[in-house]
Amino acid sequence: MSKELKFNFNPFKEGLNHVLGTLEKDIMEVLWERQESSVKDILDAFPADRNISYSAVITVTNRMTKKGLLKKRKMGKAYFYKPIYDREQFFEMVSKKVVEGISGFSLKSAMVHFVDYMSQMDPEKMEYFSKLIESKRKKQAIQNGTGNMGKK
Amino acid sequence: MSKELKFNFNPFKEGLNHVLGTLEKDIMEVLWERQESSVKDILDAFPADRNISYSAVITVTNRMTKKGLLKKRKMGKAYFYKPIYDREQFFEMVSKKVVEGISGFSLKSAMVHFVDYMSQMDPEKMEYFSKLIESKRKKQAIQNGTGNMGKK
DNA sequence: ATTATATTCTACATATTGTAGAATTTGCAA
DNA sequence: TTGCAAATTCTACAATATGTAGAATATAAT
Repeated sequence: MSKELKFNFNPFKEGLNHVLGTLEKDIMEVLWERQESSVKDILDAFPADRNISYSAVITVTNRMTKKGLLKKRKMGKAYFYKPIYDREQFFEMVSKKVVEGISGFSLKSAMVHFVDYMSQMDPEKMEYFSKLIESKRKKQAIQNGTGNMGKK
Repeated sequence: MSKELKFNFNPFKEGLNHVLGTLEKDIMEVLWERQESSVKDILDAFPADRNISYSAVITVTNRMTKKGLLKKRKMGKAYFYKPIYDREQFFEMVSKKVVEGISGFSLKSAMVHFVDYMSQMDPEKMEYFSKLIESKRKKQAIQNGTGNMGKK
């Protein structure tokens, strides 16, 4: 099967729904919470009023496995699913892919809108951002200065 | 109908295909090139070997209109379609939405990966970016300093 | 009014996501 | 070893997105 990482980013949704469907998200949340779980575990973790069939969950976990979001492993009679990325890593990974994508799409616009966004939503964060850039530039300066011999 | 702006961003595609399907993209390119065009115009603009029906084009232009990407207007016997965003504006708009989306998703990761991307792909661009941030910070300082009296 | 041409309607194909019933497989207990 | 509960697989339908097109209908211009 695929195993290829695959997802879309919907700018008009919120939180994890930028990337995951409703059921996908619910399943992911359970797996992050309880670690490696069977379909039964997942179902048990859902609120009582969440009416969803065993088959529905299994179908979606398998699809998520194909999309490179989960891995599965047989233990005893059932398969146990586990996220390939923990919660932190998942946000990291999505950010990385989307940022790379949008930067390749139009770097300059991305820069402008990043700065705009921060200045409007989180003016203090610009401090952090500046530092991030300065330290990165410093690193590059050093790399150029010492010549980085041996590599290449 | 809708008119609501709507699109997904696929990080694993390239260029306009991050956002548009193949036919959507081809149509968009024609419309940016030739301005307001009828379906016939669009068909004529396609390369001779591009075998596509009148209906196929009309269906897609209408769908794009519903998605808030085109507007249409009747002139004489036919409808003429026109992009709501010209090429520049389109890249701007997509960047804005995606940057806002990914920033809301995880600002810190977005910043880190953005800086990473720039330093790896386009080290000189960091210069420009630094300046962008500095000028924005200056603006904010002024706004805070002068107090911006009069507005709320 | 006729007719060329444009639109609308409908529909099928593939892909994604939500959902679930039926059939089949299988692990483990007795 | 067999039998059953439990899990999986298979299949399928719904909705949405995108590519594609035929048939029926509408309409502008002469």
